[in-house]
Amino acid sequence: MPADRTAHGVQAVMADVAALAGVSHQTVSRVLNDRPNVRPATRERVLAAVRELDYRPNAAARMLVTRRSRTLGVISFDSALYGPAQMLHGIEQAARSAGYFVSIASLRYQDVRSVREAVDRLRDQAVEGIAVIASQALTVAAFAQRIGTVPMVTVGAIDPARLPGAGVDNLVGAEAAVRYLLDLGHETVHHVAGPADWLEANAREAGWRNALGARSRRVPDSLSGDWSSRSGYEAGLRLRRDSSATAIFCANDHMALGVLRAFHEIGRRVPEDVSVVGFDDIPEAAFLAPPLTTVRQDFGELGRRGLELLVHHVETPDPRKKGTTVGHQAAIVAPELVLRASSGRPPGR
Amino acid sequence: MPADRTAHGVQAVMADVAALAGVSHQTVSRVLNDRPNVRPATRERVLAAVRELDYRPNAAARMLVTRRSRTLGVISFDSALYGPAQMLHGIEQAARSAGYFVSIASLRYQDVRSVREAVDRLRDQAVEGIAVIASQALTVAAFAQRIGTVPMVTVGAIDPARLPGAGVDNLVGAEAAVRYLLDLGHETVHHVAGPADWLEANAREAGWRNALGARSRRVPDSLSGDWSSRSGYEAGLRLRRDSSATAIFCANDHMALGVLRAFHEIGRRVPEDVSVVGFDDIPEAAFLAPPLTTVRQDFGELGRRGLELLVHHVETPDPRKKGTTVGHQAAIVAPELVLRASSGRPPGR
DNA sequence: CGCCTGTATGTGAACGCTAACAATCGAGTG
DNA sequence: CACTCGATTGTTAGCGTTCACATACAGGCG
Repeated sequence: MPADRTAHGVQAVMADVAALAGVSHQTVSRVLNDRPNVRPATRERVLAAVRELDYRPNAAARMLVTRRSRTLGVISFDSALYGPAQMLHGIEQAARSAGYFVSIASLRYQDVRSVREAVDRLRDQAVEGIAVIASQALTVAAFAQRIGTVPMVTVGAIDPARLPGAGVDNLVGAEAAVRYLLDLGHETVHHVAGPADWLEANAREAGWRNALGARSRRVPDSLSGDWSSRSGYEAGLRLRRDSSATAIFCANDHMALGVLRAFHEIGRRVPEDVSVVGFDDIPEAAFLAPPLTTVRQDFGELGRRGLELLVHHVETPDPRKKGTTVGHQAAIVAPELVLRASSGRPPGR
Repeated sequence: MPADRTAHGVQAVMADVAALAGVSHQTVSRVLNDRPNVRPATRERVLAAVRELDYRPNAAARMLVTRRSRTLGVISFDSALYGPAQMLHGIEQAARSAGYFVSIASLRYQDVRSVREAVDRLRDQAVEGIAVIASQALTVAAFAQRIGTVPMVTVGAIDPARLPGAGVDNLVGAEAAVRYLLDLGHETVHHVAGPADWLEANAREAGWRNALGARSRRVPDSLSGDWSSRSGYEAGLRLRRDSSATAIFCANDHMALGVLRAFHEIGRRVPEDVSVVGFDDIPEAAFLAPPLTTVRQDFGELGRRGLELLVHHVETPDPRKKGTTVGHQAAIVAPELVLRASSGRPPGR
């Protein structure tokens, strides 16, 4: 007994629609794909049949013959952090409006093996491109080696020599923050850096160094954390013993929050005794005690821009000349310094 | 000129593997699907050919014939918040170990239309089940109406009457927090609730009411926010004018953070003058000024549990008897009260 | 030695769609 | 009025798997 296509609960196929509309399945296909040369009356009849049967095209069949999955993959290392989560959101939005589905894969560890697993996983799903939210230098390098199999972009940080991507100008943002602190009268600025192997962390540290160097200021040893409040707190415990530290630039807001905590514990006031500046502008930044001066980056925008880049690469016919397509290798978004109450003149000035 | 299958860059198909191994395509299929009745030597030859050609099965073709996509969908409303992001992560992990891919769709607005769009989008992708991270009552209701088309679960909050799901026991968690504050000697406890149409918000508010009622305490008007620090701050502005408010239970940590800010601004000390308790235990909670007493929920675990539930529903053969399968309708995880420095005895005791 | 059984392998036909080509129809043209 | 042309529709052949069935091959038995 053959299944009754039109019965409730059983998915109708194109032939059913064709039969109901009194046309061939090919005409149905034409209507569904907006092909020309279909008489309006016919089109209308087909569409009516589609509605009547609640017909939905079979994705697998279409994919098999067109060889396109209309799916993009996203690989992220720690998608629970604020930045990555926000970027993922931006990516999903942009993918939807570009007509793509989004499939995710997370990186278990930040090693080459995990990278390979994640990429293979997405390839098994026939994704047409991959966006990477994980900018450890190592990871990016690993991804770069898998290139050629499928287009890739990085989101959140860029390493244009290896992969195209979208990111804020971390160097410029860090420089602006440090310059601002120096302008307030601080002798120098201390730095709590991110993990040494992250591109963002490196760029922000470089910006900090640059800004100090440009004014021939002493460059204190930089401490480094893992982006977490805890690591910021631990850095703060050391910084609060150093009386020369009157201004601290942290590589992200969460660490800045930990630093604030460390100073608060022993009654050192911010900004009267010490100034603290963060990076990211998380939504909480304005409501900390005190509200945090920070460098804002628009994560959602980064996600969207990165995805646009990816779509461009996916849809551009000739992938041979990788590296030569200037103008589509990087989207750099400008960061913005947001002044709040955690920064001020150094004590005694 | 036919494409050279074995050339680099062109995907080999099963027939190529078969030819190279000197067997039929069917034998290759058997090896790849771990079917019995293949001689070890043959199997070995096939696997060697697979490696040699870097063969990967065509997902579309397999999907077409097996009618299984091995893909699950996740719909979330605001995946940039800490909780949802974390749950998504847990879901992805669990899906991977259960052998499923994960495809995401975000809800543009929290209305029925958006819900329908998101569900249709995932259905077009032929997902076998959907996990929903968005527990506005309205949304859940909308989802429930689409049931029957594809199995669904909610993650983060549960409304077992409508859909199966995994969540913490918000009621119990809230009760514990309030009881703890009363035990410290506070006359009553004020509440900053979440948005009125969220299941979590309702449950936590109910728990707060219960705990006060059980000891016959006055139930102050509750304020409500939108989960954000800003809304917590605004609630704090009002609460700080009310001298009877010596203890405040907030429906999440972000709002608690805003409340702390509001009191801090006018020099009201926490916990000496007022106690504040949150919900969630975000990673920053321990590093606020003061460290926040809160109710911890393990979001990652919720994601995993929710996904297990979904997989069960997907793989259980008979979906007819919905509602009758007791024991697989809800996974309730116990929350944990975490004591930190933001709570203490009321002033004068 | 013929027959039966089980293991190992091959063959053909779906799955539901799109691409390429064929067929049909009406109107305009010399 | 036969002839061409473009618009419209239909027919056929895959896409790369898995499923159902057919076949071949060995060993055990009477």
